[in-house]
Amino acid sequence: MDHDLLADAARQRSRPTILHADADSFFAAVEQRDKPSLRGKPVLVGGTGGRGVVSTASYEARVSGARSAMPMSRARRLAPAAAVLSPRFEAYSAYSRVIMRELGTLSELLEPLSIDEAFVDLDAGPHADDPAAAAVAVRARIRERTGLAVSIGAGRSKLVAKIASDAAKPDGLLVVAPEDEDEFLLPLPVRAIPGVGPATSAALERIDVRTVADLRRQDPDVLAETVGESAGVSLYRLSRGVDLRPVAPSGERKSVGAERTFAADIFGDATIRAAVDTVADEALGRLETHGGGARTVVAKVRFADFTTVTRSVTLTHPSGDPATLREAAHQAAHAAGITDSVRLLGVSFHNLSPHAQLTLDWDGDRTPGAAGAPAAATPSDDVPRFSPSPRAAGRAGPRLLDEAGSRPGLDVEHPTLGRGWVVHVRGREATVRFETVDTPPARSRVVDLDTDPLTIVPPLAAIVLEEDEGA
DNA sequence: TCTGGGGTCCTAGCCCCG
DNA sequence: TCTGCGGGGCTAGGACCC
Repeated sequence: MDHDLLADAARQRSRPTILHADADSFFAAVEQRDKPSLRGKPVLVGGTGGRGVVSTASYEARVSGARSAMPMSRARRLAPAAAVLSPRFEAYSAYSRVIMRELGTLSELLEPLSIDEAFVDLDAGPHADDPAAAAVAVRARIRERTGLAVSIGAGRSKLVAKIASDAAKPDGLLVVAPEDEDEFLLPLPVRAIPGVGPATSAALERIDVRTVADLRRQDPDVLAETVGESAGVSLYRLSRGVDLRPVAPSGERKSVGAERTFAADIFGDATIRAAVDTVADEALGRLETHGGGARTVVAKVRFADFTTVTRSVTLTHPSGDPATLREAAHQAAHAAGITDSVRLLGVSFHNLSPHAQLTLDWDGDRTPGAAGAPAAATPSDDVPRFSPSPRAAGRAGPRLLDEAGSRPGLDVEHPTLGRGWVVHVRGREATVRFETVDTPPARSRVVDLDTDPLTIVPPLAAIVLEEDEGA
């Protein structure tokens, strides 16, 4: 291993030409951008039901101790003044596309990691001589086009670039030169290494490893014993800054699925069967968007005591037939042996295949532009190029706001008051702020839905940003 | 204080096959 | 025919990420 390590260390690049770009508190920042009255205010984005958790807290909310992955109920107590919003993925996707496109101008080697972060390999573009200048310029362009802050880290490896972008937050840039790597890495807690989570850091703590410097002093065999062969080898190398992982455009998706945590635990055969159908249909919708079939169907069941069981069914050949896959989901759920109250049900499809035995035949509710989509009633250039959730859009024309269909933060439109967003709906009374990205902050206003119906509309960003793109 | 939802990757056990 | 062994597929669970 030492030989390989030395050989690989010698092959490391000599300049910090890998960038890692990461938007700062992305979901919350988009909400503050699109909703002027929330700028400078604490914002929590996430599940707004009783069992929701925080996806993103704005920096103003973090001051109170609110954090990602925290139960929303707790975050609300910590930050009682915070605006609590449901995620608007269509808007985030639109912003994300602009960010990715700007990053893509630096180099053709772009590897998106998630909706708001990506690696860029400057060695494959014209900016390898001056990574800092390229990063400064692209941050400015993204800020100009989206109003969002993107922090960037640069290093000669993915490891260093990623950790540097964390260190650069908020709204910063940090370039770590190869000769400064040890000084940068060694004092960090092991938890700073991507892939080291609570379980791994607890295991390392048991052998007195707390920092990257501690890690570097460890024997590789001891590391492998402690955290497993693969992670051990990886940590041994990363602690020395040896990381040759290339920046590579992401490959094919390996699984798709859906899961739902119920507001109250459910029980009883009929109720659970119906719930499996609902979740399976959601997952089937995503599989259809992905375009293809699957051979393995996994059911996931979380019981009231939070224990989780998964069971799978593997078909003899991949199938795209909804009835077959739904039936397999029922078999898998049955195999999980449900005798108790159920908190969560999930259905996911694995061993995906683009060549499903049967093609799906849906009723026109497709992503615009999908191959084989039937001719739409609307001219295609009227269709905004965001991805609607399978059942949310298109089916019956404009949808009117009502209490059941409302979520805090939802975009709505009134014939004379214009565009706004829902604060909340009680019965037939909606509280709305009529403001958009380029209006002044608006006071909230109560609207009687019986006399003044409101239409649910796609996020403005999903339309405006796409037009800017020349799409 | 009571724990989401979308994923990826790794490991370990079991079984089958050559 | 029995035994050992390694590889590969399958399955379940766990850790991790945003």
